[in-house]
Amino acid sequence: MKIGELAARTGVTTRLIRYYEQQDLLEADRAPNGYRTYTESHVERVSRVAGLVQAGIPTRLVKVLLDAELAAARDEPTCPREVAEQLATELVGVQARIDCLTRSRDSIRSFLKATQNEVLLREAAEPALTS
Amino acid sequence: MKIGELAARTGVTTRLIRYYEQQDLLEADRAPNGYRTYTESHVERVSRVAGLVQAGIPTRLVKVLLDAELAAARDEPTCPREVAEQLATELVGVQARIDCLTRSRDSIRSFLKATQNEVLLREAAEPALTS
DNA sequence: CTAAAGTTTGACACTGGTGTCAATGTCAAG
DNA sequence: CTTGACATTGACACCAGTGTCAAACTTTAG
Repeated sequence: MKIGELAARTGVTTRLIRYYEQQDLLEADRAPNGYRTYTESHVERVSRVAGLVQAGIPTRLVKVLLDAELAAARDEPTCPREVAEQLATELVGVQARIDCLTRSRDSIRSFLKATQNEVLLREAAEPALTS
Repeated sequence: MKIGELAARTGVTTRLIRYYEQQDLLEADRAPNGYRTYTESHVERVSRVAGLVQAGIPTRLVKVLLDAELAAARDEPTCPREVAEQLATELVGVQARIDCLTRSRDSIRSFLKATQNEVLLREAAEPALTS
């Protein structure tokens, strides 16, 4: 698929898709015309990247993070010892963000509940696994 | 306490504390000399603000969010119907961020585990409540 | 009293994430 | 062939969050 379709399916603007590629967060094949071409797997990838960036993770880290993820999936025992430490560090940062957001989420919920606006809570179901 | 101490205790620079105040996220009394003075409760508040901002919530929303929280605490039945909807909307955004971060956190953990770097997981304990 | 440390406001500047526009190229439909 | 939709690259620009520096004042320590 071409960039326009990818954008439509992920809700991420073409501008950002190109930007992410420029930041090395994405790779795209090129058709003979020069057009970028994407596969199904890119849809997931793009959503993921956008989500993380929006959640305050700088692109530089998003890369490290998703790369590690891929490596793990193909269970390469690639553990350059030093990357591991960087990830561990990042882990506590991520956890901090999660905690902070979780508190706020709960606050919002309580508030809505306390003000008889429970109705609005319908649209917010979903996972959010345990620690 | 004065701004310097507050900064030290929260790990947030004085620059940002002033910035947050300017954005109406913080209020500070002034000593006769003009120095800002803070109470214990500000420590919590500042950490909270910084955390949310770092988690990608724009200051404008942080305000709405924390204000609602305060209102709830003093259980004022202030539910301007329209604010409630904004909060509900924001709620799904927050939940999305949480989900995205949670996935990444788990990925990092698995990765570290899969590469014998479990040792580094020590420092990451903590809550993260259920949905 | 003086020097050092902390505070105030205000300005300048940078970075990262995005929007938007321009000029050009490609492709599919009429 | 022409038109219109979509791509490409590159530039300009904006906003939010921060750092940093300057000039002036206050407070604390010696």
